[in-house]
Amino acid sequence: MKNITPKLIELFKKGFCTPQIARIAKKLKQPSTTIHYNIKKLEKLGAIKAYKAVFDYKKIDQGHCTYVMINLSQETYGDPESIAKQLAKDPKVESVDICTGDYELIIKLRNKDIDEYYEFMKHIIKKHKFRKSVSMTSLKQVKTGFVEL
Amino acid sequence: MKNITPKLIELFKKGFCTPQIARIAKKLKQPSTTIHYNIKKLEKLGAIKAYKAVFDYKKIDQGHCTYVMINLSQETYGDPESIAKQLAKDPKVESVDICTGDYELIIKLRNKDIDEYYEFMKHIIKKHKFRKSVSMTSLKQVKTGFVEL
DNA sequence: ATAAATAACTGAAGATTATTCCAATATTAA
DNA sequence: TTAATATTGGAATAATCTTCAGTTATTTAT
Repeated sequence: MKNITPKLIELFKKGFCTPQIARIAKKLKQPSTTIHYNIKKLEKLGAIKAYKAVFDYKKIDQGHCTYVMINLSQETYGDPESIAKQLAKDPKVESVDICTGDYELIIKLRNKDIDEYYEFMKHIIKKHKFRKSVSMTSLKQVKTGFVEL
Repeated sequence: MKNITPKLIELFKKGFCTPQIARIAKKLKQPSTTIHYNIKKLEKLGAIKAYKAVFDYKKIDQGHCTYVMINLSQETYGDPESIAKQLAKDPKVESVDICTGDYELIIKLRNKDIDEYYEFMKHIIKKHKFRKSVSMTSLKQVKTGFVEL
């Protein structure tokens, strides 16, 4: 057994998919070459960043989902982008936003379970010296990435 | 001019994409039939919900992104799922989670601008009689849906 | 208003890719 | 150990994407 599944999941999280031109053409009742032309235009514009899969994360051992709101330390407060970009590199991090309100950053995490989440939080708090962080753990994911679950 | 772009964006938000089996096969150095078999297995399991596009939302007129934390009204507090599912139906809503902490719901919104956001908030607050809502507007989206921007 | 330039559309053909089928191998259960 | 089930992968077919080139539409310049 080659155990390809985890590799597929890793690839599909970020990309390795492509539009279904023929299906779209049928749906919109337009020639497939016209659909093709318009898609390429969007891609060249940079409007489309990737084609990827959306998972039922419980079924791929990433059922523990948390939103974490973060106050940066005094030293890093002036450059939230640097911290944000470092956090973005981690595969457990689904999204990173620099935002208004009481917190400088809001990130969305996907972990296997509460233990993995705890270890991850310990790690980033220590690494980036957050002043404070508030977590909201998802009890039920009703919709994610525009896809209803 | 047929103005197909908005229709494409609508379709790509939810699906109408498919895996690139040949490309994955090359990347993982495996026969494409083996890749095909393993993908179908994931799909049958229900682990993959959809294949879709990730956008640079600024470039498709949806650059205003907000996380909204919600306290439900007394009447609806006991059944957050019903409200969550109704919110999930709206195309402006990227995600809906029922969660722990000071708020019952956290939703992620994508709007054209602050005016559209304001109208939408007015609408859902009135419709669902929220007790309170706190918004965190994204100043910079660093990563979204596992894709770095 | 007209002409020129650019952008958008689309059928036909070829290139690439996905899918089915079937046999072989490996894994799991009895 | 045997039987049942799951996984792998080659060969052939079916379906799809992509390129090309001609047409039409839109925009820009005169």
